[in-house]
Amino acid sequence: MSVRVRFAPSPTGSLHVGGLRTALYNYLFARRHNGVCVLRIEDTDQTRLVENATENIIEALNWAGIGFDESPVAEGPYGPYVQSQRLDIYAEHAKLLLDNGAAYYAFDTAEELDQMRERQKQAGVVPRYDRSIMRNQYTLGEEETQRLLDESVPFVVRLKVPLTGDIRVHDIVRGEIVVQAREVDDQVLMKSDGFPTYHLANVVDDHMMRITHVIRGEEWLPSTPKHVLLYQAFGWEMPQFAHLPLLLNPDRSKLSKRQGDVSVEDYRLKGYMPEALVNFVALLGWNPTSDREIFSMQDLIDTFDLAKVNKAGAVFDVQKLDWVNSQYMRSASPEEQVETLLAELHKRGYGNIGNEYAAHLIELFRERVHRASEIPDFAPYMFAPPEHFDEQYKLQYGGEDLQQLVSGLIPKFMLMEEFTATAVQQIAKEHSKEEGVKMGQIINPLRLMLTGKPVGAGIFETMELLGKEECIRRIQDFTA
RNA sequence: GGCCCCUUCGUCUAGUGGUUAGGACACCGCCCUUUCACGGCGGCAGCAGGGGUUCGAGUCCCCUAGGGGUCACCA
Repeated sequence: MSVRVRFAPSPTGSLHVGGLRTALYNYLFARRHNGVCVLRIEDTDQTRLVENATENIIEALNWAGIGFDESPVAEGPYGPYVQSQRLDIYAEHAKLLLDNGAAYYAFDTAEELDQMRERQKQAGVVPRYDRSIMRNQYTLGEEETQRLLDESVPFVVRLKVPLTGDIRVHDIVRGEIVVQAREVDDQVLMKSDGFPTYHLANVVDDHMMRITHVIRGEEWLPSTPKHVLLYQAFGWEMPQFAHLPLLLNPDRSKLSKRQGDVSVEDYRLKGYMPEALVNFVALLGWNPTSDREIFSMQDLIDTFDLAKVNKAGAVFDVQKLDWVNSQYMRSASPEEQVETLLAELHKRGYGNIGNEYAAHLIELFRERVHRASEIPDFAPYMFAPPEHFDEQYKLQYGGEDLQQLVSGLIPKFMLMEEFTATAVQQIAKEHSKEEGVKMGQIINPLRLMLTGKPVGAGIFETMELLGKEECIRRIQDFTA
């Protein structure tokens, strides 16, 4: 049987980097085994829908280079791929369970459930739906149940979990997991608004969409026994499960907002390259070898192995991400980064920067920054004359010798026709020889006057990019 | 708190009974050098603890500790 996997986000916000990792592993696994990767939108909670969330998630996935064979925007044989469009299917299946005794009607109100839980808490027992005393078809009787249904009294459908026995689940990542049935709650399957809960919809869809491997986050592990029970109640073959370790904050709690950026969109906006984010995130929880850090999507596909996924959570270390991004930045062509730089400049209100100039900037600074978007901070003087001059640097190189240097150099610069890095360097070298001063005594003062900062790219390359007029103007302004 | 999962350098990890416990990021030092970077070389640093099993345990078992997840008509 050919492999079919799915990534099933709910459209409640932007795509989380943890979600990206889950989507990626599904994608890699599918591609590795020449299988099919499905994108399914789980929008069964009408109260949490966020406008455009589905579009944003798909866009983020596209940006990352993760493609789907079947999705809401690429219909396949098992659609629709949006759960809110499959309501009749779930109702039908709930009926099936009701008929074979695996599920039952319950009429309790939210208040009644709260009271039940409160009583259980007081009594020191674990809160769980008590079907022997609450208002459901067992306590009410067939006749009363029918009457309530006829009167359209709101109801839910609950899973009838066995009171005894063990539930076993085999997980590809974790091995055998055993839970006692009495620890499992009578999960609501159909809500009173007629929508299914995740548990029902997920099992029904995975079965109907012929999913062979359920690859999802570890947070789903505790509810997997309910899913197992559902497969059994339907008499369906179970898919294989693989629960992925969580992505963690530096303090090892589940990766969350408030402790940094968590959405793919955040990283895109910060200027990270999609290849770098994917590469970095792929290696959080899985590693093909460990003697290499840089992997293209194809490399990842060729080496991906679910069985080698780690069990423990992985801290999302932004410093490592920065390094990975810097690696990609160096091997990519400057043109690829132009848009990122321009977007950042636009954000800061620097206008009139051309594509060609931007590409040159990237070429000049890419070994000194982690992202193209850092260039404005690293070298603000490339966009406007320096306003601040480093105090220490100024003390060291802005002294008396400077006037003499400038008066000797400026005329030479002015006579230049080709203001290229090599030409400027040539002039500087000649001057160094003639005047008997070290190159450092020329380069550093120039850097001070032109950039105001003691750090930067090669000064001659910087000057070429700045242009002859601008360089002369800055030198004159500084000494004025 | 109940249940479930997890535990190799600060971080990401390699390791599937016999290794001087390897690599990468970060950090530190040296070299290169036109500053800063890049690059090269080197350094710091780890098997949570305790019991077993075994000739031999990072690797297998048990316990403890610690961490995390989850306990909704949310996914």
